Amino acid sequence: MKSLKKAGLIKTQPRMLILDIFEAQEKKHLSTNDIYMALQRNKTPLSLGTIYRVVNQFEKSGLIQSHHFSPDNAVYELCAADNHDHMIDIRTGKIVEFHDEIIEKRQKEIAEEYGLDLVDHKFILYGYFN
Amino acid sequence: MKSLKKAGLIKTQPRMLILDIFEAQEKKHLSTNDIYMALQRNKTPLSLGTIYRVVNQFEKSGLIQSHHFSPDNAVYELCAADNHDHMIDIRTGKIVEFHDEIIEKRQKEIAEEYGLDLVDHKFILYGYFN
DNA sequence: TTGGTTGCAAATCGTTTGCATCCCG
DNA sequence: CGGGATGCAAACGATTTGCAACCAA
Repeated sequence: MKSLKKAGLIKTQPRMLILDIFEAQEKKHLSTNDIYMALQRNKTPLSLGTIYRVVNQFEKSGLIQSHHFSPDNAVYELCAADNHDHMIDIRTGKIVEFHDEIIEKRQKEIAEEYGLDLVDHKFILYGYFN
Repeated sequence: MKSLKKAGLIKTQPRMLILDIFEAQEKKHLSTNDIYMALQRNKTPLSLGTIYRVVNQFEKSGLIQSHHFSPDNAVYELCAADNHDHMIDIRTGKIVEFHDEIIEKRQKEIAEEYGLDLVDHKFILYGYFN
């Protein structure tokens, strides 16, 4: 369970509600609209404005991480200890996470070769799951 | 030199102008606004609406390829024979292309392992160039 | 009390689109 | 001539933001 206090954020009701959504959801990658609708279902609605603000604060605090798998909208997931990459089914939108040491290692070597001080990376595979 | 006819597109003045911009530019990755301004400089202005339409047609025809390196806006580049990946300087926006066989090979293996029929991929390294 | 937080609605900004006009074949 | 292409301005949709009311410490 993540801590708002540890993240340097006042413990408010909206922030707790949103954090709960992330921890309760079977789906790990949520759009602001997913969060909005989940809160509606829970009878604890919040405004979209607040959801956007909270999600941005969470990201700055390192609680969650954003992804732009589609140019249309961002999705967010709780930060995990392992840094994993993603593969996405173009038809269904299904997201599968994976971690690969060969890729991790190789990207560091490439960055080194090119004199790039590596800060972040994005590795996404798109296709169709059998 | 790319061919509009071969791409199944009528050879119109706006489309030729835009294709010329891509082929003349030292910078390979252009936003719609980059194109817009380059056309202004060339005294052959086009409306942004047309630029967006042409760029989308070019992409569907396989003449150019779009990238969303930043969530803010797309950039486009002529399709090259080699499929390369990108590293980006977070500070300057400088883009460097690279091709790596180990990555290419490994991503196919990973897709196979997970039963993903690989269609496309995105591999971007973000950091600071020395 | 008081400064940070929220709701609401308006503003932003990249991108798309409807429509009348124009141009390529 | 006829259908696709273009310019213009309006529409769109995700995200941000100004402001007044509200809540946590």
